[in-house]
Amino acid sequence: MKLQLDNSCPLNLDATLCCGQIFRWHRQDKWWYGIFKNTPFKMRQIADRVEFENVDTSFLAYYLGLGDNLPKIYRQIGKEANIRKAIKQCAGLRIVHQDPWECLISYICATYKNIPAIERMLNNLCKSLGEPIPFEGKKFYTFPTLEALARTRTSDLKKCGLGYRAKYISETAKKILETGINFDQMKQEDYGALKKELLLLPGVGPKVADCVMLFSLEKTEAFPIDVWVRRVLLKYYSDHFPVKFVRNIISKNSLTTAEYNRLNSFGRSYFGEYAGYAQQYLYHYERTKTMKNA
DNA sequence: TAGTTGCCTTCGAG
DNA sequence: ACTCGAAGGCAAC
Repeated sequence: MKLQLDNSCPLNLDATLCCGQIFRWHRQDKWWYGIFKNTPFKMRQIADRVEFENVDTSFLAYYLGLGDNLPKIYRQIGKEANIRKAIKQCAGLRIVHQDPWECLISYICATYKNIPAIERMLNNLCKSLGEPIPFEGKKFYTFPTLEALARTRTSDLKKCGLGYRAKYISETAKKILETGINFDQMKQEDYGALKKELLLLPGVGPKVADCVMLFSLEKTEAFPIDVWVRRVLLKYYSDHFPVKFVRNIISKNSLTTAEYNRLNSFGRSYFGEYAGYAQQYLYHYERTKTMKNA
């Protein structure tokens, strides 16, 4: 099937799937292969056209976030030269609508790891506890269910290379099984209430909560502060903070909750309701500038 | 060569 | 409220 794009709806599929927001897509013979819940599918972009198989058009448009009006978002977040440069460099980068359960567990795993390591962990997890589903002669693995992760022993989770994260995964799964969190309902809640709720889960701090909200619960104003975004903010936006504050957090390698919240509040108020897009563009921009793999 | 640093942080003790 | 250290393991330097 095909989907035609135009100037009012730009897309850069490669940047979208490579930028580190989502971990289980891989490219083969110019196609991207991945899975959403129980449905494996593939897609590729040729100029202004997206070709895809095994899902329908409305799902694909939703999944890729094509409903977000990028030209309008660029006008809103393009407040100064640095962010405009970032936008120019990876124009068409979209924020994907991930499956919330997979996204939550993925970002609990992502703490204190680099992207290749995160991908390794998640693939191990899916291979040992997910369900194989054939597609084009290859096996695709579903993400392990809530029940599967809740009943698996921590020691077995550790075999997937999760390290200390294994305990958080198993406790979070058990907690959700008991309390019955409903992700669709969560999408209706406002940013503050939702964040508070997510922070109750083991292994979920402010950064993980912001990622889950941005990448799977449709909170475009969420503004996750990781090491790269912290660097960007101190580099290009230090004028917006007291000198003492900047000097203090430059000299150390972790943030207190108060410091996190300060950077986070700045991002949200400065960039507005689509601050999450600004975050993703700045993140990608800064990473690709200093690294060769991306 | 072997050691160090860094990685999309969180948690708990003091 | 803040500081500090621990918690896999791997790859880059």
